[in-house]
Amino acid sequence: MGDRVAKDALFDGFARITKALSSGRRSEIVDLLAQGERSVEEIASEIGQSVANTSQHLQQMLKAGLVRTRRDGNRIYYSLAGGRVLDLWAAVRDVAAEHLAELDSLAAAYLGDRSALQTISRAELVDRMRRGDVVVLDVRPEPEFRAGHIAGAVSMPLDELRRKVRGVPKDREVVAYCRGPYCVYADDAVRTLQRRGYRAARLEDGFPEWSRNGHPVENDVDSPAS
Amino acid sequence: MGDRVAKDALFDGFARITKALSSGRRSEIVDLLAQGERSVEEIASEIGQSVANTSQHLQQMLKAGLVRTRRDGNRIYYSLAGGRVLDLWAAVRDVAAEHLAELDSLAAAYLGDRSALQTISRAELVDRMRRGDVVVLDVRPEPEFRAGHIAGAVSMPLDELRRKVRGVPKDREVVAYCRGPYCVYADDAVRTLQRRGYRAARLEDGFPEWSRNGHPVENDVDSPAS
DNA sequence: GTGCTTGTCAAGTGTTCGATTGAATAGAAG
DNA sequence: CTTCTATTCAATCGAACACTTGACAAGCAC
Repeated sequence: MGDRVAKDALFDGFARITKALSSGRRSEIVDLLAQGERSVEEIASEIGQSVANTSQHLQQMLKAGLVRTRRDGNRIYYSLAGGRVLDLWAAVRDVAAEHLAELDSLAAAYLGDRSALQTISRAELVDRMRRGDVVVLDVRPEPEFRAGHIAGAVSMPLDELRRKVRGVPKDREVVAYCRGPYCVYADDAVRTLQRRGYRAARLEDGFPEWSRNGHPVENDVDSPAS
Repeated sequence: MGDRVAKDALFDGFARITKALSSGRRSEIVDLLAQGERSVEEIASEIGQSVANTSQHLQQMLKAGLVRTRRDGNRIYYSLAGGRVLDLWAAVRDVAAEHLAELDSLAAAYLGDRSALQTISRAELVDRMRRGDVVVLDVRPEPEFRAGHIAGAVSMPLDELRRKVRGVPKDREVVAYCRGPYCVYADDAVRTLQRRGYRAARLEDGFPEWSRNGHPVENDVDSPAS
C-alpha cells in the first residue's frame, strides 16, 4: 500500500495548511485579510495582540502559503495568497456552523440576538438592485469600501450612519452589508435604521462572498485581487 | 469593536474545526472516511497507527463534529458528519496544491511520476460514457465499490486486475478511478494497462468527488450518505 | 551620520499535543 | 457468570505551540 513514510509526509503537508488556520487568532487574520491587504500593525490592533506575536502568526501563514507580502516604504502589507484561500475559509465557517455543537452559543454571545434582523440573499439583492427599489449601504470602514465594494453601493461607516441617517431616503428599503457573516457592523446598522422607522435588511454574508461569487464589484483605487 | 473576549471565543470555535484537521494522521482519516464508514481497527491499520492512538484522534474529530459514530454489535463505525466536510477537505487539498511550496515534491515522492498518465475530466467521462466508448474500472477494494460507485463502472481491485487483464476488452479506452486525487490505485492500474497495450486513462480525482458533484452513482447495499 | 518607525528574530515560560503503554469498559458469545 | 473482542480512558514523556520580552534590521526623515 504505497510508501508509508511518503504518505505520512504528504498528509503532514496537507495538515500544514490546516495548522496555519488552527489558531483562533490566525482565523481572525484570514477573516480580516479577506477585506484586503493590511500592515502588521493594523492586523495586530484588529486581533488585539502584540505586534511581535502577530508577526509570528503571519510568518507561519506565510510559510504555509496562505498569505503573501508586499513592502511599501518601511511598512509590510499582508494579503491572502489567492481566492481559493477564501473558499477554504468559507468552508471552515460552514462546517463549524453546521457541525460544531457550541458554535451557536459562541456566535450568539458575540453577535447578539439576530432573530429580529431581516436578511436578504445575494440573488435577491441582484434582482432588486436591477429593479432599483433598494438603497445598498456599505457599513465597513471607509478604506475597505475604497479597496472594493458592491457595484452601486454607498459608503456609510457606522459612526457616519448615526450622524447622517436623515440623508438616507425613506421611500426604499435599505440593505446593509459588511465584512462577512460573523461581522457585527451590518447588524448594528440594520438595528439603528429599524429604530428610526426604516425598512432595513442585512445582506447574507458580506463583501468577500459577494465578490467571490462573481457579482459586480467596483473599486476606487486599484488593489490586488486574485 | 464588539466584545474582544466573545470574538476570540467565536474564532477559537472556528479554529476547533481546523485543529481537528491539523494533524497528518487525522487528514488521512478524513480522506479514508470519504470512501464510507470504517471501524476503528480498520482505520488504525490504514493509517499505520495503534488502535488507542487512532481512537483518540477519532475522539477529537468527534468533539469537533467532523465525524459521527454508529454502533453495530461490539464494533463502532465512524463516518464523516456530512457532505460539507468533504467540501472542506477538497478545499484544503486545493489550497495546498496551489500555495504550499513543497507539496509538489511530497506528492511526487508518494505518487511517483505522473507525467505519462493520461487523465480525463469528469465532464468528459460523462460524455464518453453516454457514447459508450469507454470501460470504467473501479480499482478500489471491493467493499468500497459495494458501498457506492460510479454508475456503470465495473469493480476491479488492483490484485484482481493483474490476474484478469485479459478479460478487459481492448477495443475501447479504459478509464480507472479510485479514492481521490492523491490515491495511487488508479495510477497503478493505468500503468499496468498501458504496459499491456491498452489505451488507459485516469479519472481526475476519485469517487467522492464524482459523487459530490452530483454525477450518477450506484450502490449494492444501502449505506449512509451525506 | 542620528533618530524614529515598522517588523522580524531569538530566548524563555507555561500550555497543549501526539504517541506509547497499560488498565478499564461495553457488548457478544459461550 | 466468565471470556473474548473492540474500543476508550488515564498516565506519561518529549516535542511543538502561543505569547512575552528585549534585541536587532531596514527604510525613511532630518
